[in-house]
Amino acid sequence: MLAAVLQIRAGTLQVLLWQRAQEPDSGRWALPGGRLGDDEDVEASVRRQLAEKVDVRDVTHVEQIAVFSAPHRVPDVRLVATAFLGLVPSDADPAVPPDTAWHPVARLPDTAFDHAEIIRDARDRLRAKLSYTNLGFALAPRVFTISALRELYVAALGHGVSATNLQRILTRRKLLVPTGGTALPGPSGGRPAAEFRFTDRALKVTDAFAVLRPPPGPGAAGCGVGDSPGGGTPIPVP
Amino acid sequence: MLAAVLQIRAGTLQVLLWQRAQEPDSGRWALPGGRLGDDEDVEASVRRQLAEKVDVRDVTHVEQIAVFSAPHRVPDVRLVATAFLGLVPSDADPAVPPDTAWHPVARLPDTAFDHAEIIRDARDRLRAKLSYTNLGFALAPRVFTISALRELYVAALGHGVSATNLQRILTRRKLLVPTGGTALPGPSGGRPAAEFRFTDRALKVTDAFAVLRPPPGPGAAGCGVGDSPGGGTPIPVP
DNA sequence: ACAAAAGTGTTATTCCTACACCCATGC
DNA sequence: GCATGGGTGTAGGAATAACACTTTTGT
Repeated sequence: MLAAVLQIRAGTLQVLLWQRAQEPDSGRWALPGGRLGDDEDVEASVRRQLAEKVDVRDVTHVEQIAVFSAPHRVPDVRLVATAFLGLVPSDADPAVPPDTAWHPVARLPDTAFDHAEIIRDARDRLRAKLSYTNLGFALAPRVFTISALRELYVAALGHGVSATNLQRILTRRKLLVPTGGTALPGPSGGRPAAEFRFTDRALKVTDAFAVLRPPPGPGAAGCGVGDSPGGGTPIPVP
Repeated sequence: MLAAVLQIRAGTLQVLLWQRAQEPDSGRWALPGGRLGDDEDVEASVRRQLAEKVDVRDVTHVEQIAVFSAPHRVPDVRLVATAFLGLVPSDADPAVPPDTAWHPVARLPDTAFDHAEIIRDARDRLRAKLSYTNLGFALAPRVFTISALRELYVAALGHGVSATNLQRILTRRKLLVPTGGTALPGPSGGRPAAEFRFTDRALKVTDAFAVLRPPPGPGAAGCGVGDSPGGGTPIPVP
């Protein structure tokens, strides 16, 4: 069980790594992880391990990436790892043990085993979900300005984002609400920015399938669990 | 390791299940599966197990769904399962062992353990990926007509799909090419349908992030591996 | 000729990006 | 007043759903 904990620090997407002191791959940087306990599922286990070993309690989101199982991904022993993506809001600065440190995802140090691949997959998952879910809540502080949020998106996505359109998209989807407060302007002046927060702080898919979408039912458009067992008329007008 | 093998049979999305003969959950229907071997990764293992136990060799696509790890998901023993989605084209009719059978996903029999949840997750994954990838290739025969393909999409998605627009979307994305041949008309006449095939038979994402897309670079628009380490100018114009 | 099935053309809508224009504050 | 950063309004474009219409076959 391995966790790629990502956070935007100093405008850069970084990952928490741990420097191995023993062979194999001594000296290289590895993802934190541990073994599954008897009375927990894998998600709970990851959260527990992060809280215990790394003192990261403000993990706002945890999700499975994939199982990594190449036969010799770790020398000598057979180890199958379930990899996770964990996110920490940008205003948290958790105390980490002395042998751990944050590293920019774009400029990884020498990493152990297949951990670089895991980190890339975690980053890609984050980038994809920023686009069609409200996952931004997991990167941002509880309260923030649009330009601060824009910087987080830029750092996570690796490309420019327009503050104008970011606000409109998130507002249209009702993910963002103004708190009413405003932030103080910088030393060089400028209009004070309005403060916002995310309406939810749990993952919500906002933009499922952009294409081949179901025809708009008159009332509800939900995709229930069991539907359309009949094979005759394919159109599911209720 | 469990595999939810899905196929469109008789215009309905069905899953291959195996009736348990022993406790626990004797008599209930379960997903086929097995243990990971020493010299294979999990994907290879699933393909091997399907080929060995169930004689399903024409599995056109295999992908991880998730790890299911609730502590008591299987009574008495601690079992962590990595669940997979497998797809079989609609024209295949593999010989399956006597204690296995296909069941409609929308009308499952009594299922063992948490397998119903796994099947739902697999179905949802299929539905999502039909929308933004070329995954249709895994459900369809090598050569098919648009209306046949439409029926597959309708069965998999559970809602009506317009043959007109389906063809246009897949053609615009260059996923579909005409073979030049035509199918024979039905007994009641009608214009003979042109035959098509998918250009690729490997998964390809065609419609990544519909929103917050990167600005159109002049030449290449690819998202490389490492990029934009600098924090100053966020826009990645090379 | 007529019905049935397949395929094409066209329109309307929706959603996003880009750009220009107003607002509020510090110096 | 002017520079600086924040926010709104509006126009343009891309992609898709919906629908009307033409084409090709069998009876």
